[in-house]
Amino acid sequence: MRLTTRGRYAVTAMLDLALHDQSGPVSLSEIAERQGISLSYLEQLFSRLRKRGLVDGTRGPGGGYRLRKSVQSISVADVIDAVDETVDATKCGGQQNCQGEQRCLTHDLWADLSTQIRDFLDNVSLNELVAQRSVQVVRQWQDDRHDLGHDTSL
Amino acid sequence: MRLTTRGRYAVTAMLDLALHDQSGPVSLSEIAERQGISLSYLEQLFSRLRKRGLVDGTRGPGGGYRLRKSVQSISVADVIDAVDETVDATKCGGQQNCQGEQRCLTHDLWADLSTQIRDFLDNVSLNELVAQRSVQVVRQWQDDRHDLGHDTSL
DNA sequence: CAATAACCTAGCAATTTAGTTGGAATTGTC
DNA sequence: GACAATTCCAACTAAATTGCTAGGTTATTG
Repeated sequence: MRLTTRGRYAVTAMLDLALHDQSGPVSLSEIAERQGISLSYLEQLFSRLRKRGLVDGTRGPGGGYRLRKSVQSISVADVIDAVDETVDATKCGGQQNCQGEQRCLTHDLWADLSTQIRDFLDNVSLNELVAQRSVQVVRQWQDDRHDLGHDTSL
Repeated sequence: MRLTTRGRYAVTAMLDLALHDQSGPVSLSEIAERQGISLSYLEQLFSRLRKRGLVDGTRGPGGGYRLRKSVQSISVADVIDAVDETVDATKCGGQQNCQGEQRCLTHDLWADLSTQIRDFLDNVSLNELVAQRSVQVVRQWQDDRHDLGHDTSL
C-alpha cells in the first residue's frame, strides 16, 4: 500500500498552514523551516495540492499559500490522495486481477483493510487535528523556536 | 508505513499452506505454482516465518512446510510481522523523534492509525480466512487448475 | 528595477523490492 | 550408495521509488 513519508509531509504541511493562515498567506519557506522539510520538496507537494484545489498560491512578496476550503471540509484522506495517488492495500488496485487474470486468495482481506484505513482517514479533518492538545503543544514549541533566532541545532 | 507486497505474499502463502497441509507437508514449489510467486522469493519468506516459529520445514523428498501452530492461533499480523519488520505509520517508529528531537505535528495521527491497522490485522486469523467463501472459490479454481496439466496461460 | 515568492523541469543518490543465481545440507527411494 | 527432492543459505541484480537538489521562469510588490 501507499502511505509514505510523502503523505505524512503533506499532512504535516497542511496542518502547519491551517495553524498559521489566519494572518495571511504562509510562504513555503516558513513551513520548510518550522517543519524541517526541504523547500523544493514542499513546492512539489504543494503543486499537487493546488491542482487538487486544496490550496491557493499567490506570488510575489508577502505571498504564499492559503487553504482554499475550510478546515472542517479538508480531511486527511483528501491530502494524502492529492500527493500519493493510492491508499490501497490490494496489489491490483481493487481490480481483482491480482494473480494472472484471477483474484488472489487474499484479495478480500486487503480490500477490507483498505476500506478501514480509508474510513479512518476520511473521518479526520484538519480542524480536528488543530484542536488536539498534542498538536497545540508542538505548535507552541515550534513557533517560539522560530520567532527567536532559529539557531537551535537540528 | 510498511505493508507491502512482501507481507501480501507471505499471507497468501500461509493461507495456501493452511488450505493444503492436512495431507502432509506442502512444498514451496507447489505454493509457488499455485500462487504465482517465485520459488526463491518464497524460500526467503519462509526462512523468516520459520525463525518466528510459525512453520516447520522438513527436507528431502516428500518434505515441505507445515504450520507449527493451529490456524486459530495465527493472525495475519503475526505473518506480516514475521516478514516485514514494522507495521507502523509513524516515521519515528513510535519514538517521538520524528522531527529533530521533537515529535512532529502529526505524530499522534499516525500513531492512532497504526493502532487501527494493527487491531484489524491482529483480529483476523488464518482459520477465518480459510472459512471465507471467496477464499474457497479461488481455492477450488486453483486446485482444479493445477491438478490437470498446468498449461493455462498466465 | 530589485527582491520575494510561486511555479516548473530535470536529474540524482540512496533505498527498497522482487527476483535470480549458485550453491550447500538433509532425507527418502530405488 | 546413488540420486532426486527438498529445505536452507548467501550474494547479487534490475527496476522502481523516494526525498531532495539544481537551475531556472514567471508574477507581484515596493
